[in-house]
Amino acid sequence: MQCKETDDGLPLKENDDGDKTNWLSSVQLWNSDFNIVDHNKKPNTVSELKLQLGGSQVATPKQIKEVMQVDDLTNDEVKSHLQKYRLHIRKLPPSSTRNQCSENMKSQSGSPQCPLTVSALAKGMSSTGGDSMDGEEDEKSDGLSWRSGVHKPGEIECIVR
DNA sequence: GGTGCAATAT
DNA sequence: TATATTGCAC
Repeated sequence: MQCKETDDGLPLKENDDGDKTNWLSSVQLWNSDFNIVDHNKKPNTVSELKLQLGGSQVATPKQIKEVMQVDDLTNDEVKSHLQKYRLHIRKLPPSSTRNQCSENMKSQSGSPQCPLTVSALAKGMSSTGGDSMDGEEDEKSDGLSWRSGVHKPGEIECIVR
């Protein structure tokens, strides 16, 4: 397993209130989550955040706003951004987004992101070939289970090799 | 009223 | 294209 253990490498962003542009900076960058971890952040503040909200997939705009302690934002705003966030997370599941996929997959076309192939491979591509996206694992991946504390049994993590 | 999705506008 | 805003349905 030369794969990285976790996925997101939250760079930690200081979320200060101000204009939406500011808070957006945190979310827009897909830091994985709103790292509004202020005060003495513990080793797993982000995880807590995720547990707190139950995952971006089930987090409610209002709660997010509350947690973010931003009163400049409205539910609609958070809602919209949350939508975007979900979309991205749903399509490009966080995982071993390591290198290797660049030079390797170069043969195809310009398909970066190997997680896609990986997912399809791992899943065996359902039957109808398509990339119908089962959404099952994807959702679970960053939805309920998430890797907050315990590791999931068998996931499409390091099958990239 | 709140939330999710989709369409639309910038 | 991506992001923001708005509308509509649940």
